[in-house]
Amino acid sequence: MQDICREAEVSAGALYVYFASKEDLIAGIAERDRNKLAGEFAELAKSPDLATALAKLGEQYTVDEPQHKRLMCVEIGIEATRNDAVGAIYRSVDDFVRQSFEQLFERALAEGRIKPALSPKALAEIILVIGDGMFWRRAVDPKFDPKAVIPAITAIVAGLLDSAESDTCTDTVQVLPNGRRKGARS
Amino acid sequence: MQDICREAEVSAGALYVYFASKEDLIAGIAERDRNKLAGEFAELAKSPDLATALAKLGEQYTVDEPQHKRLMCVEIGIEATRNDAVGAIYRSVDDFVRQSFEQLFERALAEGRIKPALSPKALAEIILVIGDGMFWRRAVDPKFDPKAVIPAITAIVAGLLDSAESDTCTDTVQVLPNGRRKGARS
DNA sequence: ACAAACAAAACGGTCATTCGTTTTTATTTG
DNA sequence: CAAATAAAAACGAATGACCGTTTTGTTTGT
Repeated sequence: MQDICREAEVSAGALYVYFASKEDLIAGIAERDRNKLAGEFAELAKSPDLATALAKLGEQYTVDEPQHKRLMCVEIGIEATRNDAVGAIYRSVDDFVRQSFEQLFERALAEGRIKPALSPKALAEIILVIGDGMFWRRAVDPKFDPKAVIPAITAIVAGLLDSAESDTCTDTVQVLPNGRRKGARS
Repeated sequence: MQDICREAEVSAGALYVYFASKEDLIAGIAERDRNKLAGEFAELAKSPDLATALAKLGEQYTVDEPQHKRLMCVEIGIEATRNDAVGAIYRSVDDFVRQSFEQLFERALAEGRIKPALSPKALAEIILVIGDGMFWRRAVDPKFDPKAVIPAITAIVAGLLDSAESDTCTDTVQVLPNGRRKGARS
């Protein structure tokens, strides 16, 4: 809160004119971020090459975004494990992102723009894992160089979205909507 | 510290007989974990199928490990961004894991047990990203089901280690030791 | 009886929050 | 148009809770 007061150039008392509590302020941040994300997902849906657009968005969050924003996200994530009010807020943003990814992949699949081996739901979950992994490492490891791994990550994601595999390379696992596993290493 | 005192069934004063400070206690935890990890990497080096062994280890940390250990790891990671002493400890474990992965992949490559498209260094970095991503989501999202994504993650990692690609599927990026990017989408 | 181990209260610091006061802004009145 | 009033915004010291740590006094094993 002190940092925020300093950054906003207001006193502690003035801050509480606009936000009833820390949780309320976090809720405000979450709402702002949700709106920003909604716009970004809308852009993503319109982009011709989904894999490339995803890569660009990933780069934006791991390279361009200032470090203090990343740290705050991670910090709120931790607070979410202790404070139920923050937990509800954090999960609402998380669910929003998950759903947005899922819908994005569902539509892309319906339009034949991607040929994934996984279901949209599973795809979204994997993207969240990889995205959060990049986010966490970037936040915590000062030596981490996102640009060095982004090409490889991009290739992985592109592979997930477009699994045009020949019969020499069928080492793939398909996760069906029911969560079961289908086939591996032929 | 209170939680640790309660768990260890000692008073605050008694704890400080054995550890000079919180940082010293964290250093102790780090040392214990480093030793455990060293043993696990030794096992990994001996295992016949590296990809499967990696998957098993990943499952161990995301499924079997109790939640409070995961939360403590993440919490220490955050503390590392504020407290320089904790930062040094955290980074020492991090570097140890990175180096261990790198050496593991270097040897496996030399022995012809893996055919990766990436350098051992890049491979290690990617594994860290994915591993931390799984770790973070598991720690923070109570609805996260690691077993649902492990098959897909395993397939990705297996693909990274053994990139037996035909010429119909060369959408791969090779990250060379100098960090530059070589080739994409032929 | 002596040293190590321990418990429990107390200390200093930080954090989110509150509260009495002052300053700024807007509206009304003479 | 200026003075008076009302309302909102802002300040900053005070508050209580919490956390890591220290201190003080007691127990325990040798």
